[in-house]
Amino acid sequence: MAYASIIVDISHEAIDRVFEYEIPEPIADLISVGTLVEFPFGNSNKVRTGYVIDIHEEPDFDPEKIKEICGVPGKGLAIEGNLIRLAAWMRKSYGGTMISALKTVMPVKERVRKQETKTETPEMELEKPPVLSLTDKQQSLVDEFCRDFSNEDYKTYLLRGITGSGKTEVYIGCMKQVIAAGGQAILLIPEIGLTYQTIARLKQHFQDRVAFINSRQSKGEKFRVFERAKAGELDVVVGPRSALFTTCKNLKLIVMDEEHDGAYKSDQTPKYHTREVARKRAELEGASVILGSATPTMESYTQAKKGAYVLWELDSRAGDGELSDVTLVDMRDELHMGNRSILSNKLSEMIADRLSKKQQVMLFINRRGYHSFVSCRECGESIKCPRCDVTLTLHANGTLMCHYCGHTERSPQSCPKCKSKLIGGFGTGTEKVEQEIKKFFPAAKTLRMDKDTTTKKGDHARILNAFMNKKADILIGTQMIVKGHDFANVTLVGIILADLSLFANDFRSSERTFDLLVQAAGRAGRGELPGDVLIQTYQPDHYAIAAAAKQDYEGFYEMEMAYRRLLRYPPAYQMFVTLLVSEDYARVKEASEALAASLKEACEGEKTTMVIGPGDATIGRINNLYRRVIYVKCESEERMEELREIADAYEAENVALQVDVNPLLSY
DNA sequence: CGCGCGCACGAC
DNA sequence: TCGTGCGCGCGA
Repeated sequence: MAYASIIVDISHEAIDRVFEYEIPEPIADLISVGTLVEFPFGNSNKVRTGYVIDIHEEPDFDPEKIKEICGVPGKGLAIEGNLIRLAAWMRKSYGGTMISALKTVMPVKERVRKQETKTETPEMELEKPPVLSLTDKQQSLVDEFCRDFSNEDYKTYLLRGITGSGKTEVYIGCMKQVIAAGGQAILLIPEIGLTYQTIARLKQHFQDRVAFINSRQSKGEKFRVFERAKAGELDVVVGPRSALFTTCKNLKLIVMDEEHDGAYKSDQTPKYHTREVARKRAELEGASVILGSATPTMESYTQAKKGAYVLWELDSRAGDGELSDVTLVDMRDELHMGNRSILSNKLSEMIADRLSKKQQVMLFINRRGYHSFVSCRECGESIKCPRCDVTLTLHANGTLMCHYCGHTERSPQSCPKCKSKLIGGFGTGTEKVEQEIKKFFPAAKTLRMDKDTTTKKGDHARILNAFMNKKADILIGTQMIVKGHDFANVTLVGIILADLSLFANDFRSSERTFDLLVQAAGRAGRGELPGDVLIQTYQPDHYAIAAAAKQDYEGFYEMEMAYRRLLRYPPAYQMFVTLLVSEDYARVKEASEALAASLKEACEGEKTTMVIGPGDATIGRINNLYRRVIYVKCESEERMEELREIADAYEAENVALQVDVNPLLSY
């Protein structure tokens, strides 16, 4: 006898749990996960509807009390049905519970307050006949999309286009085709990737038929957007990764802008990747997918090379804009010449030149703080966080801060171990750069943008607007400043130390470095004035840095892929990591060893499967919690799913466990 | 959410 | 003693 787990279609917390019903034999063929079904509910046996989220053979509840499903309304199809199916797929692919997958996919399953709609987007002055003017190349891509789309051939397209090549025009062109045919589109953007210009352009083309979702909106506001999309009142929904789960009446296209961006990976269970889930949703709905980036992920480009995705390329800037000149500066030479500053002579000269011309400069360094660590020159001891296995970062105000748990303390005057006075800071961060700039260019006005200067809501926009309005000459920041936002008056981008992100020492650090450098370089020369990019590095020969300087994506891809193949990392291989966390080191050690043993046993004799570990995580302790990791690599997705289920099912007292499939960062 | 059970109070 | 009115708890 088959039984179904059902969630009742009532938006109320009290009823937001699973009920078990029997599936009558005659209608068993009509029922699968995601099907909308009818069943008697409550004391009165009033017929209600709900969604099947699981089917199993053995009842989990007292069989005496289990009632029968009475029917399948319509064809059991509902807009939410595909989302339930998507949740089931996410659970299978990423682990965790069905409930956590459902919560991800249907985020507003709670009381919905009736509230007056606030003005969502400020009204803008818009041109009335909005004509989309496309270059020949852009038009040919849109035409290709149209041909496939009208043949109901729903593909995934990877649009590789350099900064400023007009990817957005291609998105809009394809969206218009879809809408003309009665379909809807979702445009996914990384967390803060949406610029004022983009909003204005989308508003121009789609007027009140486009809605924007952002993370500051309340659940109620998001819910209203979902309701309007469900009713077919919207053609386009724009938002971060959660917008992928918009209930659409007739979804026909999912566009994922800046597909390389790490914000597309969820940091909560299920740790899904938006690109993979978008592809699955498109498959369930019968929709196309367009992925866009200047620096596609190794994953996507590999798919495109295999022919699984259609590769589209835009390799020139759309307007008159020229790509910037990129120069590498070998900081070892500077040291030999006696320049011990963090600014090379060349960079200093160029900054002085731009200041004299009243043009603006962006300086990028991938670390905040003043000195990245403080250590003793006498005994070599460095000052560590009492709660984490990391060194403390010195900030300009004299405090030492842990960037993992937030612990702060005063910087000591002498070494806590040997009492030597010879202690000092090493390594550079945004605050140190700002101070150096003030020292060399006292007249220049600077703005700093990093996690420390953007604690409040609106700080972000305030700093960027101030820079846009030329309230400062130099903007210094972490990767926050490289995303989106074009500043027409910026003619110089300086990367203070390109090597920093290589030190992360995980298998994606070269890719991240390459992305970051190419994106940062793309910030220069966005207006009418040509731009220069200067990359300072101690490793000018490293392939990620050399390729970024030449803006050579293809060359980088080949080198990086050879490395991934050699060491069997994704996308050449499948991989998942299990992180075990406990306040008790002995327990977590024992648990990780037990789990690793059962994983090794499960794949004994399999030549292409590897269980690596257990071992301490890269940062073995954060916030006084000990962290152990086990890595599993294998050839097929199916095998990985099976092994992941083993890890997922493992339980040990006082040990928290999480599984991350094809992780973005090392643990 | 929506139903019905059960308790409480009022009318006969 | 029976009828109704409302509040709470539960639903497989």
